[in-house]
Amino acid sequence: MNLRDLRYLLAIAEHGHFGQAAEACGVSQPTLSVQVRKLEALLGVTLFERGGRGAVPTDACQRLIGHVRVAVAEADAILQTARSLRDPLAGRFRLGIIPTLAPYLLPLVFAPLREAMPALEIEPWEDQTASLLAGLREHALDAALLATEPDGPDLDHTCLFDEPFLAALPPEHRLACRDRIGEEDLASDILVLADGHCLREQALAVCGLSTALGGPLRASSLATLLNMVAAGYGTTLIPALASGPAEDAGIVLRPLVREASRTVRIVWRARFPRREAVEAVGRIVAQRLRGFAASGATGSSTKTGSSTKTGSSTKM
Amino acid sequence: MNLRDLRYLLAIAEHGHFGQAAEACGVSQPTLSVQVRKLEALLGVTLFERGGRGAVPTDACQRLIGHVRVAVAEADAILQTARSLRDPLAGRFRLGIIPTLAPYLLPLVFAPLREAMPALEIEPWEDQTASLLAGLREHALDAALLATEPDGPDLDHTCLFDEPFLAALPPEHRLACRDRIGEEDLASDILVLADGHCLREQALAVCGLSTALGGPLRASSLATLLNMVAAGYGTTLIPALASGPAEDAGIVLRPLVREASRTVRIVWRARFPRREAVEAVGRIVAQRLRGFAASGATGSSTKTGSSTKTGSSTKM
DNA sequence: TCGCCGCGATAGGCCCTGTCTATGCCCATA
DNA sequence: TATGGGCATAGACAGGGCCTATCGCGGCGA
Repeated sequence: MNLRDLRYLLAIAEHGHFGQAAEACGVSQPTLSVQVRKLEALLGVTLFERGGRGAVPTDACQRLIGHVRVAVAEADAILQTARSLRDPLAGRFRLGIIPTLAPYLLPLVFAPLREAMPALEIEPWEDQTASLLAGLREHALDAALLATEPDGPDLDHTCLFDEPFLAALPPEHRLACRDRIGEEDLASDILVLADGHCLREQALAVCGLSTALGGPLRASSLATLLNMVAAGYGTTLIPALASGPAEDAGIVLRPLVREASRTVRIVWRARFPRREAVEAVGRIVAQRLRGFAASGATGSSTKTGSSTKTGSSTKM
Repeated sequence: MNLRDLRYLLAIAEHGHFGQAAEACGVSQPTLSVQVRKLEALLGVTLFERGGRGAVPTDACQRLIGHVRVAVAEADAILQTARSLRDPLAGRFRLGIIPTLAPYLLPLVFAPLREAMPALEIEPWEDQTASLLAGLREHALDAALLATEPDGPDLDHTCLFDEPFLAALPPEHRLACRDRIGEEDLASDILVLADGHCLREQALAVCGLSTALGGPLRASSLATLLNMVAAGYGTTLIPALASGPAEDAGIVLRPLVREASRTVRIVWRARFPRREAVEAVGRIVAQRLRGFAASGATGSSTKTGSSTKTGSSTKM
């Protein structure tokens, strides 16, 4: 059975006339005769009573025609819906973001994204790197903003911008008087995040500490960490986008001597079909952050720049 | 767009695997690859993200698949419904019957019809000959039981049985003492039905009277006519099937000298597709009435016997 | 690290079938 | 009886669906 034949059926039922229905369908009259006859043979039911004055639907046809109408209408709905789905910069876009980035980046880029792509419904999803990668691989996410280079050939990525690390000190800290802080000087009393946060590993590495170390504190969020520093429990490294809230908390921020940084990337499945959406999101984020970091953001060098000059893009 | 392609789409979405879906659909895997690709081109939307471990429906596919399911389900419903409509001895059967026949014939044949064809939903419709013929021609009726021969080549008919006329007399009538009544003897005080009833013309013709005559009374129903006769207002001719109610009303019934009768036929549109249903209904009615009339019923002589030996089948 | 395996895509050929034009048949009408 | 409208039929052609065979690619185990 064919949708085309069902459309023929509807046209004939509507016009009560093979010839007029054929014209309405844009085919010749014999075409309708043949096709309807085949449909009747398939169904085992006579659909029209042909007479001298056109064709009249039979009782059986009347009973079937409701289903026919619905089937054809749904087929049209498929075409219609597909048309609206055709724009890759429209529809749902599930974007994963790591917790040390989301609260500080999202307020900066959400409005520009909305303005540039009003039809793209971005659904942010905040979780740690490993969960986001798993979410990508099981199609729960369309893309993710990470600060590490993803593994495996099934994922592609583009570097968006470099985000410098800053030393975060209590105002009364002995290092607070310096203009720049040496990375190793923080090692003695550094506080870090809980396992799973990429920032934990990166901060420790920058200070030359082993991953296993880092003191007894395992802060579950950057906000907690900042509050601990503000309360004088120690120092930490924060990504530059978090500097606003840090200063609000009364923390002293200082640039690092070797200007360590992390590279923020957008990551997606290599086979994800809406590549345009990914690239547009990445482009707009990079644009908004351009000039933010000293090293600047490149923004569109897919599969390049796996390690920047600062070497902070440690794999997790 | 093709229903087959939509079934392919559903199979792939269900199995998450082109090969398994192909097997389920009974086609080869390349067939699905090609057809889905064409469907994607038609819709302008990527439906599946092909990966190393099968195929995953895209977001767009998820949005479309509801419509696809409905369309395919409706197509199946068409096939399913058609299967149940395939039996010509099932479904609605609108049967017109003239008023001088319906009240007396229906009680006799309804049970046998039901027993023989339990799936045939016979909807009786009582009206005068002209209305029934019009109803047939505008497809409001499927068949009709008439006592006249229909005109025009668009209608076919079969003679079912001959129904003798009987003289109906008040008990105190001067002719009541005779065993048989001469048709012309009724002419003096005969009462007849209103215009439009074929029995009116037939009764007048049998008595040798012009159609224009027949006295001032125009009874609107045979029951009224019988009550008028019973009350002594005159005589009339009744069809034999009405003899029971007539006798119940205290009327004297007598056979006619020339055994005038009318022929009951089943009439249908020559192009009506459910010929079997018509023939079965006619056969069962004839069977039930077999031996009822002295002359007997033939029951299946289509387009023959347009005039019986009694010559009572006057055209209207 | 190499080769195998699973999965989807591609190529080429066959056959079905949908469509056309031309024509026939039937019926209604003038 | 002739004519015209309406659907069915016939024959031919083209497009498309399906097949088998093969390729390309990525994953995985030896």
